[in-house]
Amino acid sequence: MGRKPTNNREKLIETALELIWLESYNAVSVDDICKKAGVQKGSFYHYFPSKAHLAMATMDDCVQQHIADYEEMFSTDTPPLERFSKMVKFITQQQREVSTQLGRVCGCPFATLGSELAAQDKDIAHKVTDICAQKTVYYQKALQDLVEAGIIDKKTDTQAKADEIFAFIVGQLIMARIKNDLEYLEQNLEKGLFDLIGVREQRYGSEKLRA
Amino acid sequence: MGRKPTNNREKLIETALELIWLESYNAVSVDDICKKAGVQKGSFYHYFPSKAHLAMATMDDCVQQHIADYEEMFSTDTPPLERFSKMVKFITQQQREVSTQLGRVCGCPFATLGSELAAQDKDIAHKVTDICAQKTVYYQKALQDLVEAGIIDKKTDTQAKADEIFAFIVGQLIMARIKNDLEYLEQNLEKGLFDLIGVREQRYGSEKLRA
DNA sequence: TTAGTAGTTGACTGGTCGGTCAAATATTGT
DNA sequence: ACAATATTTGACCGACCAGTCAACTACTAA
Repeated sequence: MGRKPTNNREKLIETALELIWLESYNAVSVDDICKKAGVQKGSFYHYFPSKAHLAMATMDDCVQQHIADYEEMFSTDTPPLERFSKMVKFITQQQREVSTQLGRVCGCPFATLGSELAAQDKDIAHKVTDICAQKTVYYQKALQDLVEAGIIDKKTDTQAKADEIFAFIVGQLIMARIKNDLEYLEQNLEKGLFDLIGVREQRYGSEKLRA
Repeated sequence: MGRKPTNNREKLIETALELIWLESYNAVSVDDICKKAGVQKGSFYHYFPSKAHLAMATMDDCVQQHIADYEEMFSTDTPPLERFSKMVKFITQQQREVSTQLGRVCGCPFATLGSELAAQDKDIAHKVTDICAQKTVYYQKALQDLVEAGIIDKKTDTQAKADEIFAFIVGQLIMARIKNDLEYLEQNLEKGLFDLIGVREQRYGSEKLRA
């Protein structure tokens, strides 16, 4: 029963991601999204009870795409340090792609949205918090593996360290967005990350990755 | 000549800082600001040609207040490591104050505004970039002093390292804002900062500060 | 065939947005 | 007293906002 299935819901989510990531939540109107997606406003509200719900659905969609990538990058088959190197490559590559596609460096969509709506929409803020926490789990596991491998200090508080790493990445992405500067990321992200982990003196980076 | 001087301009700037820092630029209307400041809309546009100009003036005002603090914290009279400790204390203290005053953790006003308006208003984005660069100068000088004192590696790229430190702090503040969590800051900021500097093994922190 | 349902359409609402304006008012120098 | 200037007032503007709605369309199951 019902009507021929269309992909209007997906088109709205896709368009919302582009527009909101590029500009900001409050700067983009429902009309903007509908117009660019080629969907009527009535259809919008058939699929989403509110603009905020679209934003939530957009985040869900975005997370789902990321999970597979992170599962692979942080697979236990990969040596723990290399996991972080892979992630750095992934992030810079993704930022490069989005930058050419949307015309500017956009940074982390979750942090940007979360920061903007922290006080305005508690549901969204909470969802962003969850998504961030989810990612630190990967870091923490890798850090534990580093401890077990004797590469970093046994006394390392891996939970706190994982939070620090996450905050550092978020900060780099926010600054790259503000400056609209990719080089900034490419120059500082990996180095700072490994300083934070505490393997400053060791060899790391792409040469090692090939081994 | 003219009329009795009032502090309406200052009231508008003060109110704008509060509202925009708490919520966001696009979530706060000129009417909101006028209403809370007790100033008529016509007066608003007597002092500021646009909402964006108010935001710029607000940033200028905020920066001016900070400069004195940073000059003191990063005075060459203070040992370089202690400068960073002082700054950590300053940031957490400031966040605590604003948090009780405005009812939630607000993070860094420049990064929040810059991230939101990066694509929307180039003037504001540029100003934020300048302000950020300004702060890294303090870090860089302190890092150079650390190099000269033999506390950190002579080969340290102090410019890059200063950028990393700044990004880390911004990231911590963004996350504290999103999570609305002060403890997060108090637990991770100092530790991560000194990891980044590369003095993980040394004594630092408040005990040392008293000496 | 028909009843029910999923999806579409686009005009419409009330409220809010950033910004304008002409007139009123208070202050100063002369 | 008076002209010049700085500031205030609040009504007003067209555009846009998120969200609504009743009519319409295309599909399926019975």
